[in-house]
Amino acid sequence: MAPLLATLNDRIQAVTGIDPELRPATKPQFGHFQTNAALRRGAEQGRNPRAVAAELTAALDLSDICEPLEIAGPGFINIRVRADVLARVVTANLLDPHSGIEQAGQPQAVVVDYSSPNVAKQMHVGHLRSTIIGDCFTRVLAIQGHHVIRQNHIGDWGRQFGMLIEQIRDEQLDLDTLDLADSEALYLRANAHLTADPEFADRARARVVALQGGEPETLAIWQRLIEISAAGFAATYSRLGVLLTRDDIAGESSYNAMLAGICTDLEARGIATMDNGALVVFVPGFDAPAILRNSAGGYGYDVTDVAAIRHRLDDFHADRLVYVTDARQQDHFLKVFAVARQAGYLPDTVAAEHVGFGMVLGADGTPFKTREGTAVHLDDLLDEAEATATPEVALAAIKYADLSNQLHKDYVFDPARMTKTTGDTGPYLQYAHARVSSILRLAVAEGEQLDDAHSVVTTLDKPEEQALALALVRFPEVVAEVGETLQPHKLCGYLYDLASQFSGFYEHCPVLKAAGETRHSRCVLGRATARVLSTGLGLLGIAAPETM
RNA sequence: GCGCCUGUAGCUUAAUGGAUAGAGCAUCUGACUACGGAUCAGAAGGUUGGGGGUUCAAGUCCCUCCAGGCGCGCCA
Repeated sequence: MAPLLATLNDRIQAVTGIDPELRPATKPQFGHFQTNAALRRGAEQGRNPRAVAAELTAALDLSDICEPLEIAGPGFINIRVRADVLARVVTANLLDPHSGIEQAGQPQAVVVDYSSPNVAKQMHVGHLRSTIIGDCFTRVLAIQGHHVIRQNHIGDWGRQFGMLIEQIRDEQLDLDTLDLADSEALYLRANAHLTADPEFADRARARVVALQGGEPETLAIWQRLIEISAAGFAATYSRLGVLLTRDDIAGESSYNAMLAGICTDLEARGIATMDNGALVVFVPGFDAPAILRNSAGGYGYDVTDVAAIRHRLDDFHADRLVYVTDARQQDHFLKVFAVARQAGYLPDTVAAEHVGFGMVLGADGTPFKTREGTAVHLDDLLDEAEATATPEVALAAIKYADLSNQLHKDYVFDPARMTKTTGDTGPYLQYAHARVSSILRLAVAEGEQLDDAHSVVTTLDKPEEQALALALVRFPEVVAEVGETLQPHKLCGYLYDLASQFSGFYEHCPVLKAAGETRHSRCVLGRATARVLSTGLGLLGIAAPETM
């Protein structure tokens, strides 16, 4: 089913021939939706916009959906949806298995690349953003009917493994007893050792060569380190309640076998050129080229990400690629996309989007960096939040705090702010859900029939009922917008507004004390509210408990 | 030096070029002893960093300046 907004928009465009750019009214007294088409057309034609508005409204017959159209101010056309239509749509969405969310006519294969922690390091709060943002994307895209492929591009390859493996050998560590926290400590010891001891640094370099050469013992230790980290990541993902699993891991190393071939291919076709001993691709708009192979013959992350694109198109037949990393990597991905397009690996029909999010800053406003002893691990933040709330509520607070503002903005890491449970927060939304669930529970206990066969919204007499219904019918359009623009804060803002409308309804429209048809209709309105809140929170990766 | 991002109330923030810039927190005042007070109603709090420009209309677009952050060839 098409969202109500889209239906109205299409209807108006069909008659007037112009896109009305219908949008929600800015204030209740302006109705439900508004268009400024008359203002734009009036300006184009040098005519009085109010006269144009009168002409347009006279030509439009929307009486099956709307109250009579109103012209206001300089020429706005205000639209109010009929209460019986709102009631009908609320009911239809409630009974729809997809809650009214429009299903993709042509489902896409969408690869979402997110989380991407580094082996032998615990995830810290910086990884939180990528993980929960990407998790939200996969949920939204999936509910729209797309085929979502999660990819966790972990850092499982590189020079750091030389020092890690040497340090393990020096200390004769038993890898069977090592966990992720231990390997992070090991990382720090190895790093200190590296800077202090040139002889160790030499051995570390040699160990990198051994790893790249596939020397069996080295390879075995490397593999064990990855397994230890993967187990640690899995534990954190489980605690966070995100969808990533072990099967979604496709680390950098998984592309090693493709790298030489890509270099050969691009060089043979003249796309890549040798420059100062490195094999590079110059990309318009960037001074520095993408470096496929460095002058020492090593492969870097540019070519690895090009290989990942090939894999995702050749093997997953992706229609859309989404990357969720911090904003600092934007140039890197734009270059990689450009190289892949030049090479023909990435056709123009496949969208590639880098969703860059802002950095997490320290309390002093400087970039939050992992420093020895000062890194705030994800688990520490979760522990702090759970000190004053249940895990469900604590997670809601943290996730909502991260998703509810624009992604590209930096924010200061502040546990007190991120774990708040009052006001515009995740727990507030959960609370609204719990309250409406409580009403439904009591109603059912008193014999109210609220199964699908009996759920019909029949009356929306009071303004608060209508306002709530209007908020409910907007859900599908908001989900569609988030799926397209990848802006979770739009969904957060919508759900907060919905919860606010529910509060107004809750204050002014008694449900259990009402009688007959009004009581039943309000119960169903409550059921629809619970459905949208729980579904919407679900898309944010937040649980919607019935009691809290 | 080049490029990208940010600047909105004390703090955190919203706003597809549209009507009186909308919320939350904190502050102040209230809510039939409550269909759950993690709530609700109200008050106060804004020259949207400064200055130009485009437009019927600018927080939003253009120019410029200021402040802060990030990125700029062989780390990932």
